Amino acid sequence: MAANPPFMSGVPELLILSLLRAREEMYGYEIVAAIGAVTGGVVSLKEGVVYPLLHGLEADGLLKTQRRPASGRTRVYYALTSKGIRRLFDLTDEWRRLGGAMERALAG
Amino acid sequence: MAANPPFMSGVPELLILSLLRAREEMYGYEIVAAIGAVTGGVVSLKEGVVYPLLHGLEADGLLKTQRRPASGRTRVYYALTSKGIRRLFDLTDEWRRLGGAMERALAG
DNA sequence: ATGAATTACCTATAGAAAATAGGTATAAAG
DNA sequence: CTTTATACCTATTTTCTATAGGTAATTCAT
Repeated sequence: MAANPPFMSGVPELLILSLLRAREEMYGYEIVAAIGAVTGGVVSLKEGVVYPLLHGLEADGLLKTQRRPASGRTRVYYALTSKGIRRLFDLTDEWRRLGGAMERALAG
Repeated sequence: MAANPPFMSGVPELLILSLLRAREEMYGYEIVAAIGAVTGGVVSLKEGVVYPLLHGLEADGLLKTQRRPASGRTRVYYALTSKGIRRLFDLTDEWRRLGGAMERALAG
């Protein structure tokens, strides 16, 4: 199990918001798996990272939830709020700004 | 004073190692200023971040130091060790791997 | 000449976030 | 029927960056 890169701060949040923009609605356990998938295994998060983050994002009004029974158990579905969408755009922007700056720094 | 992006973990270390590969030898105060410069102001670190990091990198054998008097006061010059160079390559690699994975995730 | 700003170093504490290591319960698969 | 997978959760630890100081010498402006 390859460890995550030492550049993880903010990455879980950005990935979650990005996934929810693409997929409209997801539940926590699904998000955990999807993060491994969309990053091609480069990022691998455990439930202990994802669940508290989801709770925090909901508390901040970036995500809204809906508990629905599915195949016997109850799932908690998350979706972006408009505030969450704005946050996604802002974070994406900052990520790219930093990426550009780092690329120039590493090249120079 | 624009705040740093919320994606800073590992970034100060990578920037310091990268600067020292380009410049051969630098002292702490110089590094603080150079980080602002090479990132075009995107990243701005205070001495309180840089100095403890330099001490840690030296303790880990990634940097070697040389105290030399310059214009009256004593400066502490830092340079990469071979271990530091390897670390720089590894971190650069991991940064780009993550960058690529994030770009694909944000696009998909 | 003197006071303020800059250079140059340092550390201790706080704060934020991911990583770890658990725990509960149901459903499916062997 | 026992194990594995699904699906949720939280408390604690670890690892950083961020903040907010402090010391001392030099340079710059008045």
